[in-house]
Amino acid sequence: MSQQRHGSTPGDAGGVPAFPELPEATIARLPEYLRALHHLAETGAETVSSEGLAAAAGVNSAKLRKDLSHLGSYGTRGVGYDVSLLVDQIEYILGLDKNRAVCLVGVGNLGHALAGYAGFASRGFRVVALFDADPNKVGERINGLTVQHIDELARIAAEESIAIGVIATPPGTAQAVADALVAAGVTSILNFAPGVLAVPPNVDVRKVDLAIELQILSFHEHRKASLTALPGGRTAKADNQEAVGS
Amino acid sequence: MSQQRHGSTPGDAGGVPAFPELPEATIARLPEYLRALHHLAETGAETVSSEGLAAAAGVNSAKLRKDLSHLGSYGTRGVGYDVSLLVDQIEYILGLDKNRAVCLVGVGNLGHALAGYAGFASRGFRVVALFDADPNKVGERINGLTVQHIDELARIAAEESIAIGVIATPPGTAQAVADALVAAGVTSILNFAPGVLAVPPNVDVRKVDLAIELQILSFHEHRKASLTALPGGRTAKADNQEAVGS
DNA sequence: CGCGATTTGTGCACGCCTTCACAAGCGCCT
DNA sequence: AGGCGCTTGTGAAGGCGTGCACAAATCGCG
Repeated sequence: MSQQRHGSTPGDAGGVPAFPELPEATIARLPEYLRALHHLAETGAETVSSEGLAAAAGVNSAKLRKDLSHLGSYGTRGVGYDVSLLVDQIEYILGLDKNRAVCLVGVGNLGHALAGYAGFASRGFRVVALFDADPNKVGERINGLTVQHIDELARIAAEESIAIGVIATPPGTAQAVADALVAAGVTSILNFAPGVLAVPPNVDVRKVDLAIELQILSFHEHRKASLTALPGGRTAKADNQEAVGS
Repeated sequence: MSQQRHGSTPGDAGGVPAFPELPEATIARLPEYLRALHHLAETGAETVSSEGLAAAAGVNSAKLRKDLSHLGSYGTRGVGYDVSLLVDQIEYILGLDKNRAVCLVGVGNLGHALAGYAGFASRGFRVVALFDADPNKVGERINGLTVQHIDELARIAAEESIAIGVIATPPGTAQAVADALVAAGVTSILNFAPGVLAVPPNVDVRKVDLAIELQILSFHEHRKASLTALPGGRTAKADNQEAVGS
């Protein structure tokens, strides 16, 4: 297989035409592995075993090995994985070596926080533009950026080559914003507004609904409560415990 | 997703079907159905077909029917589902009829936004306490609540019967906060801090990592870019659904 | 009252993902 | 050099979830 050298030149289409076909479940875990690897690198570790990395990422070691095997053979039997090499590989696969430009639409309560979220910049994303439809908010400066009117979206998205958009508006306007983003050439959308977005098939959408997460937890609370209320109900103390050390 | 596992096959041979055993995938979709149902109820619909509700929730109709069948038979053949009855059923299953108390730890950039997020209150959750370790933040009023010091957590959690905690602190302190929440009797945690939390097996954890979502989108951008650079590009599986026409 | 139109509930097959278990490969020590 | 212990990479099995296709059930209408 062809592998990429790490270094200043990111692997652009020069030598790697084939894109590995990764299972969706694997892709969703790669960022977690990457975070764990960065943490390991900071502690000075040069290599890590699948067992160690799996514990740091909170997954099964067999799963981790299978995930990584899809990227190619980057480990050494009897030794483990080279931390910095693996970091470069995963970052290349995820396309994080491009320092991608992101725009954010909706500078309300949540959008304000997202605009200043340090976790984005520290992981390869630059928020380059903020938009809102409210004239009272246009002109406001947040974290070094000036809020612009949504009508400017198409022009600025083209200028800055923005491919990823974040929607943090009220649910009623989310679909209209999505349409505008698509029209402006955005091909990936992260949506924080409740509801289903209709987009062309070439556009990827990921949804984060904060209330849904709480509702799922609420279900488990309900379930746990009904278990302890059972007649002769044991409090399920016989479960095996495996807590990862940190 | 989450690092929690749930009952494989509990041997409660007593046959008390007080609580149906739902597949995890179904549980994750129930909140979406609920939101769609509320929307339908507002428009005055009394019944809805599986096809209609599935479209509004962005899923396959067969999947929706199978999901709902796990709750019991609440539809009428030839007619559809009674909207308000189904709302009540799902809210009961999710435990949303309890108006659950939630506390939030970490009133930084993100925590600030979460404390004022209207989507929580409108869906059955009351944020009843805010905590932070920074003395400069203690005493600040946000959305009618006063930020309290984290040392007060155990006392207040007991007073208010808080079972759900939200962590919005920097990653370095997340584990310590989780430990404190568990010690205070919290049994469900929604974690916005990157990293893996170690908790006892009876505590449920769900993680939301905003940067991970962007990284997954970044991967798809990378994939799409490498496909268009190739002849005969195949459109890989893209999950898009037509939404409700309104 | 009976029939057809409509829609639910579900058996079944298929595919994806997870997990186990182990052979193959690598380094180190003697 | 040779053996030994450790770790990766992977074949195989099992479980879970999805989607199809259809029988069963209900309503409306003639």
